[in-house]
Amino acid sequence: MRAALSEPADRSSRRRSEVPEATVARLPVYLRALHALADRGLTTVSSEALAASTGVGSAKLRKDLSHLGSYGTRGVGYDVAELVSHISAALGLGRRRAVVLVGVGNLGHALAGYGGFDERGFCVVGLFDVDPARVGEQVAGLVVRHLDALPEAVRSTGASIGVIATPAAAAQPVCDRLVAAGITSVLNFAPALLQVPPGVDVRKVDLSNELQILSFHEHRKAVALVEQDDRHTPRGVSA
Amino acid sequence: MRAALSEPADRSSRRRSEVPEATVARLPVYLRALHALADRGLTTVSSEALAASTGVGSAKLRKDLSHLGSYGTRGVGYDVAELVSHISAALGLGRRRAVVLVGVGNLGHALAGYGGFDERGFCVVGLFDVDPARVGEQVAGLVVRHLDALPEAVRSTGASIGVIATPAAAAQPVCDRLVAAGITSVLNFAPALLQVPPGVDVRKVDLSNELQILSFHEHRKAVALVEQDDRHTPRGVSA
DNA sequence: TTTTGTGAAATGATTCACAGCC
DNA sequence: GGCTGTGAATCATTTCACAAAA
Repeated sequence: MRAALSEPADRSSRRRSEVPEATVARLPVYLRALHALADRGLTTVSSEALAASTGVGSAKLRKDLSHLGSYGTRGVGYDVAELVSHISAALGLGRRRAVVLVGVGNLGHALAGYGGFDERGFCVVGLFDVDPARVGEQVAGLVVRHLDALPEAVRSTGASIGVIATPAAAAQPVCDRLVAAGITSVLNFAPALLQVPPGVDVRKVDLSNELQILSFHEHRKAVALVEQDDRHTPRGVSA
Repeated sequence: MRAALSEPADRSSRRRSEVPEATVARLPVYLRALHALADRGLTTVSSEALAASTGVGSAKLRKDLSHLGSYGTRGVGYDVAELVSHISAALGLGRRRAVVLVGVGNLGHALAGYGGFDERGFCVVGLFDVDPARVGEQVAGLVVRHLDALPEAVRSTGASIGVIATPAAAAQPVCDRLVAAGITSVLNFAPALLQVPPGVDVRKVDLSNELQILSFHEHRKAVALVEQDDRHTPRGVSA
């Protein structure tokens, strides 16, 4: 047998108070629902009610929140404002985060102009492209700069998040330049696999993948219909 | 104790040859990589190589493919063209699927003009909005119509997929009208939970959620740095 | 009584590791 | 010899169900 693990029985001690990734992905959903409740003037909410307005089960919601701490009151529920602040803290939303965006094509334009970002504490502070035809153009109140200006911009704005909205072929080189400039989180809209060094996080949004997944389910539903039909008119019967 | 389940021991017999949802979500990724390999002239590929170009492990890839059937050759690998056609078949990509898009704002514009859709077998056949200022406008070769024209358009084009790119408040009513018109799959870009009848599938893409998830990881990295620092200058030492 | 917080059970996904086939 | 296909083991997530708190 091969050599045992280098750290023998020390398995659980390394664990930090980690929040499971599946939970992290739902926190923004809870946060949004809580903001909506606050806007409607509610000050407390039960796990049942909050779950209903976010489409998850109440047990799952409670377990998710339990990873952040014990902020509910038994018999009562959660204080909306308090929960908002705890979730915001967990998500690191205490500070406004600067975002740079590379690739000001069709999609880049839309993302630059998307109001939802600023509203949630993200501020697009730089737009970049390599196409000379687009450099200099004014989009959403910013002037598109050449990608060469990226390092200086990241340094002066303290941006830590980069959005890639380039064609697939440009995504990896652009990503490399983002990372070299000091970006440590990347949101990638290009249909390409990005290679990044450890310590850099990448999330990918692929629009045609989403449609293909829906297509799978459409197909499955269609097949199910045919099979159900076959049960009525079993074999060799055609219209 | 309460009454037992109505169907006593008949638990596993109901299972169809289902493909796990996690696998379905990766099939489009494999498909894209296979197309890239085919373009480079390769005719066969091993699970190891295909896995490398998609960022998943080779064992996972093989298990994923095994849910579709046994299409590889031991000692050799997979035939690229054959695998493309099997995955395409599983995803129901044999036919071109018509897509209608509601909400021709910032994001809707970009989605309408996004080339990646047509390229992957999806065809945007109708753009709709309720804003009179936008109705009549020409976008990506289509004239924006009023939402009232939706049912007729869905009927005449056979569209089964609807994309919602409206503000959050409009999403549910728009979704209801899509479903009423015969749409059975919805891709929702609005930050709202959609309620749909059984048989209708929804997928949600939420851009600010993605940024918030990245923010969580940024925050975590920042905290980790501080803690590491604390280990060097333990207590009560400040600059 | 209501509702949280959480062990324990169940389910689902990933990884391991190797028998079987080319 | 190389590589697939797959049981078995591991790990992650969800669900259950209830004791404890307000």
